[in-house]
Amino acid sequence: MTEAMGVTAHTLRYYEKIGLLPSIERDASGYRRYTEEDLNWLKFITKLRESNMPIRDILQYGALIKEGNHTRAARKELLQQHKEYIEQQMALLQVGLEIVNEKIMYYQEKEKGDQGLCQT
Amino acid sequence: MTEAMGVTAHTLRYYEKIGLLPSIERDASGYRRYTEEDLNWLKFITKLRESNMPIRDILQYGALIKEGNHTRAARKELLQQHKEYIEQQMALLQVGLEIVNEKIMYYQEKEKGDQGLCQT
DNA sequence: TATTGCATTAGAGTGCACTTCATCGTTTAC
DNA sequence: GTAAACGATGAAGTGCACTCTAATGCAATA
Repeated sequence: MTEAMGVTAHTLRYYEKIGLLPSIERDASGYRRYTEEDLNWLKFITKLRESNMPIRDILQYGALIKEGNHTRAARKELLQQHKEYIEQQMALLQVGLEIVNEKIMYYQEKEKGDQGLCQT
Repeated sequence: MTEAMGVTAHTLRYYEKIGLLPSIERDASGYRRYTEEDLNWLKFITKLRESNMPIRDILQYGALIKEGNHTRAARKELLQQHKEYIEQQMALLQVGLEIVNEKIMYYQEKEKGDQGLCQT
């Protein structure tokens, strides 16, 4: 039930413990009740994590938000750095993709060659 | 001198130890002498690593090569799986990039707003 | 009522890919 | 000749992000 967001219950508790999520409200029997706001924040940080933003950076981003509006420039800076990181990653992946594609094509050629021999 | 390939000397020794590189020839005083072939393989696996192919998969790929031509289909399969992985990663990064861009634009709007107020 | 199954906790463990340490030998520049 | 700079070694350490364990509690179903 808890882990419908693409993260396990364990991970949710871990995030809460390290402060990536705020202290989540509990119901009468001590179970966590995530508010809409919690879920939105979770969704957001999940996307950041999926793009490999380190937890410590997300923590810092959250801390800046808590500090108030005068930290907006710093927040923007943080995101801009992550943007650059993403772009670099994509470039590296692109190179990898090209190399892998080349090799796959090479093996495909070989297959064709083999078949040619068999048919002769 | 050794680490002109974008990896440290330490990493080279580590790769050799775990079998990602073959046993490298030594000169008279025990220093490693990398052949052209070694360097080509290193270049290749570096690109695979930069696209986040796990070391264990690269090890397996190398093992398949050693086994001979009858493993070509398996090698192709391995690369195809990695290709899919890369494509998924790129998609996730793309989503992250869009979200980060949105936020950056939001902060940029805020800045403009602030400036507007100051000038009034 | 008994069982099944999800919830809770603190803390330890995992897996990956290096990275550093301590100690030693070799080469090179002055 | 000597010191800096690089190369060697095995073993231990690091950092990240979970992930699992063990023990226990609550809730819904047969």
